[in-house]
Amino acid sequence: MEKVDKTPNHKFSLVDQVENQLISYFKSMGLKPGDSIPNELQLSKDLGVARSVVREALSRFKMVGMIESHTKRGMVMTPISLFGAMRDFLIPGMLDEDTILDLLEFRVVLEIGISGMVFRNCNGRNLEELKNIVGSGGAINSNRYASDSEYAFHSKLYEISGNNSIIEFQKVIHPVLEFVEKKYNSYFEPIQKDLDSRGLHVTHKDLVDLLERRDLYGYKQAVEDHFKVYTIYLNSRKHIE
Amino acid sequence: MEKVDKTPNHKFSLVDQVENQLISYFKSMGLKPGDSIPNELQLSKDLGVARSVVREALSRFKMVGMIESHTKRGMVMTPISLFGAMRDFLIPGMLDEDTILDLLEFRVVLEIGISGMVFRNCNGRNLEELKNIVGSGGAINSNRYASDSEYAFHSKLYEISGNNSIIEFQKVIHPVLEFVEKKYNSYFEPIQKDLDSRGLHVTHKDLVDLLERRDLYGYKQAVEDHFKVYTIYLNSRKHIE
DNA sequence: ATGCCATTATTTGTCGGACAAATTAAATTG
DNA sequence: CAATTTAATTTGTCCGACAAATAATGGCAT
Repeated sequence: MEKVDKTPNHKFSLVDQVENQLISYFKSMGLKPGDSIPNELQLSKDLGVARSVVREALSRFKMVGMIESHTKRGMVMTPISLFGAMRDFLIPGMLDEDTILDLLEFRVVLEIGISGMVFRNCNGRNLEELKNIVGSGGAINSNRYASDSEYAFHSKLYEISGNNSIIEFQKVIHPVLEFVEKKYNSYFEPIQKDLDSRGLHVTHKDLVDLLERRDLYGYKQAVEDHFKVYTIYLNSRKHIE
Repeated sequence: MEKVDKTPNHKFSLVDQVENQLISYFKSMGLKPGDSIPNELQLSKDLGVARSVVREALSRFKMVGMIESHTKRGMVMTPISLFGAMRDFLIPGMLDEDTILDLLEFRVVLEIGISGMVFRNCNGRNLEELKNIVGSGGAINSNRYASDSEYAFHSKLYEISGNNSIIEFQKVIHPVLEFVEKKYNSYFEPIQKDLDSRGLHVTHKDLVDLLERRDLYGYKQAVEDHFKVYTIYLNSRKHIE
């Protein structure tokens, strides 16, 4: 481990440099979960900085759950889950408009992408659970559901996909989606009304029916159509720019 | 801002508590990029902890680019990009096997999901660029490309999708995909051979041709088939468990 | 009064040392 | 040799100090 560059560096603080050095160290050593790393005093000596600087860098890795520390036992690498740490500090209001809409699109794309998996994995029990959610969920109008029911339904789809990273990802961006739903409601509303009037809306019940009928292509198409409100808005927005 | 609980708390360190308090504070104040937050001394007084504790918590937010600090000017909130910070500290070896394969599947799902967008957004210039990549890329065999060409091709697809969050996400998981490609190569190889022998492989060139012919459903299906190696392996793995 | 310059004050960044608490390692004792 | 006591190690927290950067202030000449 090399000593950090202590010449007045206007771009990176010592903590930043130590963070980078540690990442390099982790990589070069090929560390795996359970492996331990040198103690703080050792690191501060090796890197030539104060212990407080090392601690601030280590603190960063602790936030994302990359290392755990215990008194006297030292510090060990812990398995990270990509999105696990993100959930806590993601504040929708801190994202700029473009990013928020990109994430809305991301979500739509993802749900279209998993439709094949969902169809494959969907069994009788899953179908019953989906029906329950659709049944109990108070539909506000044709395609707008109470937020709880909406969330429950799509969560179940992610769950059926069986991919934990995708499930975690959904949990991360959920607050962002609620945020965008509120913020852009006035844009979505008229589009939805238009779709409704033309009988082009696809309800949760429609989706469940198609799953039950084992109509793969119908289901795939219906999933796309279910998100038409968003895709129409997103596309209109792109063509303006 | 409430003082932290200093009774010997075996679960959370003071730094962890301060981190949470700060997140609550950010949320409750509805802070937006550009807004400034109280200085370290003030925070440490308000929270009833040492400045070093506050600094370790703040350091965490600095890592993910949530706040920036300058001498005398204090600290200001900065716009975060969901995945921007992740890129640095994601080490494939630190992920467990299930997560790695989930991410491989995530990628496949995502690319299937964007196929509609890619098709819509693909214009003459994009097509030319794709052709160039396909032309120059040294195909190792029918469906295995030199890593560079492979990356370039799919990067271009993400780029055509025009969604920056998706592009960033791809950059984040790219090292994971390279990792999984190596690690599971012995599993992918025979599946690929089998697909080859049955003439079921879909090359990059095939995809470009379909884009050029404006065959939407053909393209969508081809994208799915292009990833068959992975989906076959992933499915076989699920049925075993 | 205004514009420029020197001085002061504030705030982050870094350093060093101190001690408590937890827990492992070692030593002592029956 | 087992059990218990003692010591040593390492993280977590606190405190105080100073440097560097930069904003705020005040004075001075025009």
